[in-house]
Amino acid sequence: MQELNPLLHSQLRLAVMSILMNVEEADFVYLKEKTESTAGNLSVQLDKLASAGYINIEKDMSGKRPRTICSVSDIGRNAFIEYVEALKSYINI
Amino acid sequence: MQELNPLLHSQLRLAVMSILMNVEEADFVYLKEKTESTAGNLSVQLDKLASAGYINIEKDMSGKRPRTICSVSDIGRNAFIEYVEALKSYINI
DNA sequence: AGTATATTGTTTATATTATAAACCATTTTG
DNA sequence: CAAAATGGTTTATAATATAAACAATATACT
Repeated sequence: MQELNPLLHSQLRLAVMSILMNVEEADFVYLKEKTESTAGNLSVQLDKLASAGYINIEKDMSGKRPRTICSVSDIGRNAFIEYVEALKSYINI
Repeated sequence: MQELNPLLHSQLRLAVMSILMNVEEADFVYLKEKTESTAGNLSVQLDKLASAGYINIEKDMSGKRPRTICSVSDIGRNAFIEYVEALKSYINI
C-alpha cells in the first residue's frame, strides 16, 4: 500500500490545499470561513504548509488591516496530485 | 466542507478498512504484512475499529497458534462509503 | 475624546493520536 | 533443553491537532 503524505493527510491542511488548488489565491479570513476552523489552528497549519514549501504566504500590511494571502506552489500542487493518486489506491474509484 | 470521519481518516485504519472492504475476512498476520505496520500499532488500531463497531474480531484459539480474524461490519461498510463520499468533495474526482 | 468591541492574526498550552518499545505466552527449531 | 520464532497485548513516548490566551490595530459607541 502506498503511503499517504502525512502533511496532506490532515483534515484542515487538506481542506486548505483543496481550496487553494481551485483559486488563484485566498486570504486568511476566507480560508477560516470556508474551513470553519479556529484562527489558531488555521495559523499553525498554514505555517506547516508554508514550511514545506507547499504554499506561499504573503503578508500584506499596506491596507488598514493586515491581510495574509495564500496560494499553492508548484511543489504543493504536485504533492497534492500525488496524494490523491495514493488515496485512490485505498478507495477504489 | 464536509467533515472527514476521524476514525477512518488515519492511514493505518483506512488501509485496514480498505482491505476488509474487498475480502470476506482477513487475519492479523495478513493485515500486518499488507499494511507493513508493526504488531503493536495494528493491535491498537484494530481495537479502535472494533470498539466503534466497524469491524468484527474473532479470536480463534482452536489451532496450535492463536488467530485473530477480522471482517468489516455493516456499520463499518456504511461509514467507509460515507467517508469516501466526503473525501471526494476535497479531491475533485 | 475616550472606552468598548471587533478584526486579524500569533503563541503557548492541552488533549488526542499514532507509533514504537517492552513484554508475555506458546511453539517450533536446533 | 535452550534459543528463536510466532502472534499478539500493554505501556510508554513522540507527534499532531486543537483550543485557549494573548497582542496589536481599527472601528464603533456614547
